[in-house]
Amino acid sequence: MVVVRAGLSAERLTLAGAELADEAGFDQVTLSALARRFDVRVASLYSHLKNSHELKTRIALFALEELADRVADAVAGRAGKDALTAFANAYRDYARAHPGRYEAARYRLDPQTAAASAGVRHAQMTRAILRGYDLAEPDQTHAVRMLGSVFHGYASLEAAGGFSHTDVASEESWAWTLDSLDAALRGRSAS
Amino acid sequence: MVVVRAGLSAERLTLAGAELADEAGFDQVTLSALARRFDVRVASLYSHLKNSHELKTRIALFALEELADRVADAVAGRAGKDALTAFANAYRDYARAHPGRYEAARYRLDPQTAAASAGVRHAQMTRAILRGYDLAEPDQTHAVRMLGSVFHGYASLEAAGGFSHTDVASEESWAWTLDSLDAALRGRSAS
DNA sequence: GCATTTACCTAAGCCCTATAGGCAAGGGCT
DNA sequence: AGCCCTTGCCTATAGGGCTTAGGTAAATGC
Repeated sequence: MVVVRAGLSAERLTLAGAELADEAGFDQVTLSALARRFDVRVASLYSHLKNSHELKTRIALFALEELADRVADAVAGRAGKDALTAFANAYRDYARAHPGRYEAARYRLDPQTAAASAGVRHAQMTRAILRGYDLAEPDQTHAVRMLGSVFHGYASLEAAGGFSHTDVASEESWAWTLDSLDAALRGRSAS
Repeated sequence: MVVVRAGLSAERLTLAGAELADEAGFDQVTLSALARRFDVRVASLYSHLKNSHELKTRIALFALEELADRVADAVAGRAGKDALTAFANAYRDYARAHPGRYEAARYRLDPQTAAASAGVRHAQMTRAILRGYDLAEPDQTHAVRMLGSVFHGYASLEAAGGFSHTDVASEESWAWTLDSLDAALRGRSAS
């Protein structure tokens, strides 16, 4: 009887979980589904993961990291509205290309895990694109929160199909929204 | 043996489900939990609900209705920035007072159900507060989407605890955000 | 007062999570 | 090479949630 080991690891399971999330939704990411995908018994996964919560947490951290990388790449060498647009588009594009991972990135992490995650890079990068608008504290924090709300809210509502009922293209609303944000931030500028 | 009927109905189950959602989170709303709450066997609930999906849908519709009522009440007799603020505050206040119901309101509905839900009132009311800003189409649609994104995004991130790491009060960021939106919309005004 | 409806029940099956304990393949050591 | 022992994957088991089938007794209608 030739028994080949499946070669599992927390990393491979995390990646497969991320793919499964994009295909079927983050709520469909279960240890059972993953075990089926690797043609392995469910109990075997517990050698690599403490429980299903750890799997979800790992996928969330992976997604946050991946998204932060893309945003960093997009923003590099840009400033002002150019940076704002690049950031926003990278964010929205990721949410559309990887809906399951994006959903995973919103998975509730405990404070310690969150503090050690790429979530802090997101906040830093948001602050970075605001440099072009010359905002003093606490305005800068307010702006970070407003931008985060718009980006997340838009991606979230768009993913939920909320913008498909009207025949106005979501693309145009997005550009219009970014223009408005830019104008609003310029209006807040200290200078 | 005195057997008293529990007096269940889809409505009572929906309300109890909404309360349970606020107490423990929408994902904790299960038929099992509800059956325990009414001291009844799980199978008994199937006389009143087709399945667990129907329960969640009913809670979602209930929350949408309730939220629409509050918003309608808040914006009545107001216009311009006054209306915008009243709308936004009613929205955010509901999300904070009833986190589980708010989460339920984002439950994915099939197109027909969504079309018959209070979700359309939300869109109408959003358009109504924009009357004070004199926007022509398609700007009006763009603005509806932007406002929806900000309101939902802010409530969502705030509920997830995203604004509790900095010592700047969320209250102030909210006011700042509304001011910025008002300014942006005034800047878009056709006149 | 009887028939029908219906509110709630037991029983059973399926899926997902989780733990305990077993076996054999592979890597490290002599 | 041969041995040990780590460990990757297994079976078995248990508990909880969802759902359906089919039964019984309370409530309702005539």
